[in-house]
Amino acid sequence: MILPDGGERYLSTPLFKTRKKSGLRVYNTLSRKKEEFVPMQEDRVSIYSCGPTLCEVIDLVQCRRLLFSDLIGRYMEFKGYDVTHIMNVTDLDDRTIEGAEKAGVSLREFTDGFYDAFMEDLDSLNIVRAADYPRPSEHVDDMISLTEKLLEKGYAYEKLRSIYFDISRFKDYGKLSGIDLDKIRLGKTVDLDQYEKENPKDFTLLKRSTLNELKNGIFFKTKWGNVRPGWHIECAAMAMKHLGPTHDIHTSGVALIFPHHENSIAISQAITDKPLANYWVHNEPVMIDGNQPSGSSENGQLTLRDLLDQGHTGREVRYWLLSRHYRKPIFFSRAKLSAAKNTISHLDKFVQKLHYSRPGPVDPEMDQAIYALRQKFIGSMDDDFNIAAALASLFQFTRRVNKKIDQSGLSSSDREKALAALGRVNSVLGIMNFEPRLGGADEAVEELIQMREQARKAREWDKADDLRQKLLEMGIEVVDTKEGPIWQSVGTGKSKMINPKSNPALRDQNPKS
RNA sequence: GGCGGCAUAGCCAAGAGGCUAAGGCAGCGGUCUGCAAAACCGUUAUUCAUCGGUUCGAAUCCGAUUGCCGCCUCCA
Repeated sequence: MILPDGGERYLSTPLFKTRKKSGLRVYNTLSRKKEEFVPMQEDRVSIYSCGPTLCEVIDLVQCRRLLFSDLIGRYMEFKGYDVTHIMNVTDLDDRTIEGAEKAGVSLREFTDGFYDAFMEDLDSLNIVRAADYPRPSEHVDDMISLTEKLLEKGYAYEKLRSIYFDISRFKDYGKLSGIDLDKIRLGKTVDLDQYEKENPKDFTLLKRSTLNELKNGIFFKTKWGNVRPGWHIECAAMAMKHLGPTHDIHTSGVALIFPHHENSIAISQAITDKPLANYWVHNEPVMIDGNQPSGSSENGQLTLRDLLDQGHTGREVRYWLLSRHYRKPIFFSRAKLSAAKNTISHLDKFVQKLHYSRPGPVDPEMDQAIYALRQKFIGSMDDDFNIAAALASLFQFTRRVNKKIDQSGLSSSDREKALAALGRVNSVLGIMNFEPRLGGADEAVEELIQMREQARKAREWDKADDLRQKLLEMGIEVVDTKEGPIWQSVGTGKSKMINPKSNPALRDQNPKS
């Protein structure tokens, strides 16, 4: 379909609101194939993703998972869906209980601290907030009533005051992971002595509280005794509570396919007879090679905060983790983060150039360039979130527009169009910075830049270079352009054009467009 | 032992039977610049781990080989 106006009118109207067919194809772990994405409701999408356990700050593996679910949510919004994204945060399991005990604080106090840290980390990564971050500790009643239903239906049994799920009763068990129950290695990674199941392959729904847990008030009174829930029923209960018996997309890392998602499916489907989710989407992890220095988390994982402490920005981490297709593993290296930094810096400079380029004639090819960007971006993302190809469309666009700016400047209408198009793309990517300037807090910087300009005019090159170096030490990189110097804060990517010649107020004098 | 994945330029990474093998980073030559940087122009894979096979045609399909990696029960 070729639009006579190059697609321009779509920029000012709600872009995809009227589109019924999603056009999106998603790789479903359940079928091991790419499937046409069709949500249950025409214009709504429900997403459930597994969040972190509130016992440590997030590491890179979790970052990638979080960024991927963010990408899905953002792209669904971009396509005009009303998105409900629910992400659980685990605050009631072995690790949080143990952590709280070690720290000598209540479970709630302990997990609250990590919850706040998690929210900060989400902001660092520019992740759009989910609709809700439910906690298992606030859904125990739901878990207990689910367990009752499972017992009634014969899917669960009690043994020594713990309740287990009997997987032999659930015929679809193993469908998601493709696992052959007869061939798994029992006892390899689980201490069988700790449980008294009828079949070691069964999993725990409600677990008899230990003495320590009883002492710390971590137990829930039931007719079977004092218990606390197991991990699998937590997710199943919260997903059903917040999104109903079935939601559209369930996403997390591949490591959770078995047994966690398999068990969540077993629980919910045994009760409702309906699939827990229609699309199961799993991303590959981040690999950290053993030679790399280990991170600060308890198990030596590299955390987001480690990287921030080392001077990397959340944007760099975001771009890096997003830039590879989600179904392929990413290998960590510092070199990749600095490559990401350079790429982002180029994008920032391009945006500033767009803001402050000299006036020029209307570019007859701008509409075409925007149309190409849009088509290729959407086409790529629709193909199972092929983000590398989608990014290529962005870079092709920047090159095209850059060239034009250098050749003949930019008309104000073209500038607005280009910024709007980039804004649309960035609503999905979340990696660009559009701020045309900083607030007044940086007068010192401005003064130094002006001093340098005066030195340059006076041909005092040594002085000018000293000032440039001084600014760089302050984290300010000065870039001279035909339109005057712009500067960029190296750390934050914020930037501003100084030269009055290209003051935005003068833009209106651009040729008629 | 079982199941699954991956191998494309100096590095990263798309492409999944047929338009000159996207794009990013780094490099090199040129334009611009007081010098830089950025930007722009040009350039960097006759070839996609290896060996066979199917086909008019293969990086893409099949088989074998090599090398990496993930999962296989309460750790997210």
